[in-house]
Amino acid sequence: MNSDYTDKQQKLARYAKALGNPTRVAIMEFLLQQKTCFFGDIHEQLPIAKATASQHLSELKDAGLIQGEIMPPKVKYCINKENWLEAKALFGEFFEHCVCKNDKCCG
Amino acid sequence: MNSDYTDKQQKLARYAKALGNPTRVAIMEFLLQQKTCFFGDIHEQLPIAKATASQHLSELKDAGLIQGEIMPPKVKYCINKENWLEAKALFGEFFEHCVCKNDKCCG
DNA sequence: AAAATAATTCGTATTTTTACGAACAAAAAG
DNA sequence: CTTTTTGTTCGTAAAAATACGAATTATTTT
Repeated sequence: MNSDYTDKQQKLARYAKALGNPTRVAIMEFLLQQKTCFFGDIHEQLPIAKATASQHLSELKDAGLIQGEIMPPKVKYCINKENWLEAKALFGEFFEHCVCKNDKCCG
Repeated sequence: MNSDYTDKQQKLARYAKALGNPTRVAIMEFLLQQKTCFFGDIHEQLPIAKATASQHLSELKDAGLIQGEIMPPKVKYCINKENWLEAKALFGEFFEHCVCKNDKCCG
């Protein structure tokens, strides 16, 4: 009963949705640069409240792009390597689709 | 007064948001395969009402990923090549970020 | 002129997202 | 044991996304 869409389409959309917000893009880029992984350092970079930052981190985590590790009283976040590579592959495939066919279209 | 985020971060997020829905991913893939460009043919592929399909197409158009050409009484849609290539480049850059630094993080 | 075709827009309802401050939890430090 | 530090969760509000059927627009066909 689940899908009118392929698994790949759904996964791609899921990752895209997670990246569909500039704050979350900024978080990902910060984590990828790897200056550090602690929540506080991430929050420091962002022009938003702590609660909001935490929410965005949750969404990235739910989407599978990052993971968190509790190191009391701090929380260390980082990229989820496996899923990051899956996302990279999915977007790679997606953007490899040829657009040349379109030369005849719309102009 | 606009941005706490870079132009690239905002553009990437904008494109990602447009792709953050399986219906819209399916539309893009259909247009990229280029079987045809007419609204009716696109709608035919989708398990949703005409009005909803039209809405999704509008969002893809607003995000710049596609464009429409009126050919009464039909409308021909296609990929917006320029922006598609921009999106491809932005995602390409984004996913090139190294993840190896993370070996020390989270395990 | 009337009817048919193709797609958008309108009105509306439901759900989800985004954001914040305040309350809370859990461990460390005093 | 109390306080401080660090993040999450709660309650809530406002905005945006998703979806539909009905009404509308614009052209073509009859």
